[in-house]
Amino acid sequence: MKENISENNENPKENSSENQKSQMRKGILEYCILLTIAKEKKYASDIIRELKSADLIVVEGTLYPLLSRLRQSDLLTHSWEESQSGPPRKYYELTKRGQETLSALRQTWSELSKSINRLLK
Amino acid sequence: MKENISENNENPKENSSENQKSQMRKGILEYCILLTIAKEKKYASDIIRELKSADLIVVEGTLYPLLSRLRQSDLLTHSWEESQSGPPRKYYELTKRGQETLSALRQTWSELSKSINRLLK
DNA sequence: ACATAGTACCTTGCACTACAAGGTACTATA
DNA sequence: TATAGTACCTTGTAGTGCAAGGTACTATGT
Repeated sequence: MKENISENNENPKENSSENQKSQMRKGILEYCILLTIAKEKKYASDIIRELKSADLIVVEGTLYPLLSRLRQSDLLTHSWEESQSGPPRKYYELTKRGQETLSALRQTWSELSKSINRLLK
Repeated sequence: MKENISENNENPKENSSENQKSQMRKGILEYCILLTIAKEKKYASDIIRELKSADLIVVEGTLYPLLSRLRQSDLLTHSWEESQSGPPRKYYELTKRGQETLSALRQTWSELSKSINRLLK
């Protein structure tokens, strides 16, 4: 099952193309994840699927620590639910504070876009 | 002259509002800096001024290491020029590779914006 | 001539983040 | 019983932004 050879990154300095994409996503993932959960409560695989369908790649090793951080910051709550096919799932929902934070992030994103557009002229 | 008391960040965990803005800027700064230099050659204070006028705050401690990284990655070259009022200035210009990278970053930013818009629906 | 303020350069150490690469536990199917 | 699939989580590393320092030069005022 685990057949990822992963022979790339011969030279850590030279992965500029992929690295830049990764760096640009930094800090925006939190916004994206809150966006997806805001629509309806979701568990980890839901989130990964939705982000992937929007061409945003996220892996488990990134998502789980991030969800934990958001929960510790009181932006999310979770509840266990049984699954009909597999182990139980941890569904996340936004708290009041999470909704407020999401509003702030919307504005931050909007301002950031404006700044970039200003620089493009 | 140095009178910044800076008594904030009582609790490192609680600076969420400012921290999120900072995190969102991560990885985008490189794009912004290349954008400003692409117009015409600039030295550090020029860059800070232009970004500030676009509502993007950058400080020296961030900029200088970043410029060094870009130079080591062969995206920038620099040349010294005398100033009529003060010490000499280090002017940066894009290399061929820097222009190519900037094109790639334009596209990355465009894709990222599209992804966010897809999530907003 | 000397001190002060301003400008420009740079470095160090810390906090935070994304990711790769692991691991555990449960369920369904052959 | 074994295998594959799903879901959860942790650890270690590389990269980044920033605060807080420092050095060197120039202009200005006394």
